[in-house]
Amino acid sequence: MDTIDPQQTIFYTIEKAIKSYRKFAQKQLSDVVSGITVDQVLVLTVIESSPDIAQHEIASLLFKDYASITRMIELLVKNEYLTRSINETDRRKFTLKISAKGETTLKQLKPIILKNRTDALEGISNSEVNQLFTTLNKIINNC
Amino acid sequence: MDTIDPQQTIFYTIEKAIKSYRKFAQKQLSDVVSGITVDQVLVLTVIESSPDIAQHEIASLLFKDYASITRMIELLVKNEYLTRSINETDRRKFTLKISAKGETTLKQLKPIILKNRTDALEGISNSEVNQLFTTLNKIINNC
DNA sequence: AATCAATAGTTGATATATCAATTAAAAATG
DNA sequence: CATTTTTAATTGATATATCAACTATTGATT
Repeated sequence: MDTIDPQQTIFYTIEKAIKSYRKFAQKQLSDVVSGITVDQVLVLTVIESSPDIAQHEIASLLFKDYASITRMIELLVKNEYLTRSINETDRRKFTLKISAKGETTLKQLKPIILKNRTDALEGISNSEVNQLFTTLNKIINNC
Repeated sequence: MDTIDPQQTIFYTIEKAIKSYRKFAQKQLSDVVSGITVDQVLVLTVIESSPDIAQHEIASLLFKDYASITRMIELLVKNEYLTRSINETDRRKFTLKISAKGETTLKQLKPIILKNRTDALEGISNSEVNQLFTTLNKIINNC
């Protein structure tokens, strides 16, 4: 039979790996702060380290659509992790500021995020991780 | 500054790789059949190679939620790629059948899918791919 | 300065993800 | 065999993904 089942392909395993990691990370985050998603935390961390970043830059950094970022920021503002105000030097843009609640939440979650990363890589050597980087980047360039 | 930006982590690169591949694959599929998604094709191929498969088994195979599969199947039926009827031996289940249109579509798309996979892996040796499998499986087991 | 092109972001429509609650049927148990 | 538990799938609510069409503002061109 000429099936083309995905299960044996490397893309299947890549997908499984990232989904496993995301589920694992979400679970750990939810144990500490309820009602926040991995993606929302990612947006917050990006804004924290680049306070003047534009929404479309956040989108590119996180491989997301502009529309998704618009809606995620709306939600973060609604949930009071973030404030948004018009940028007076370029009125097409917005100034995003992490609120006190946002700061507190980030402070709480940072150790969890770092632990998630080390836990997920337990028993994997640095050179193995580097090899992973190399091969994945080849795939990225091919696509 | 103690930022915890994701950009340097391997998880970021894993995510970038699978998203790049998915976008690439979607583009190639859309050139041949408009209005079908990569995920819908994955569901069809799984049903094709295991005609008696239950919806929850499809979900596990594709790392999806039961609810997602329910809705994807609804759509596939609505778009006439699939028919669904009650399984008389176990009335909780459904019998899923790929329609003529579904068969034709699969036949058209198979060569594209296979080409996508080889194109995305161009310049990557078998041993490199095997190493990728090994390392990703370690991550999966850690999570 | 008026026109046109590019940039930043939003909105609508549709697909998928995830969780929790629910229904229906089947299987297990006393 | 009546009751309970498990299994299969659905539904509702909310979050995110993606594409296309759109608005507002800025920048470039003549």
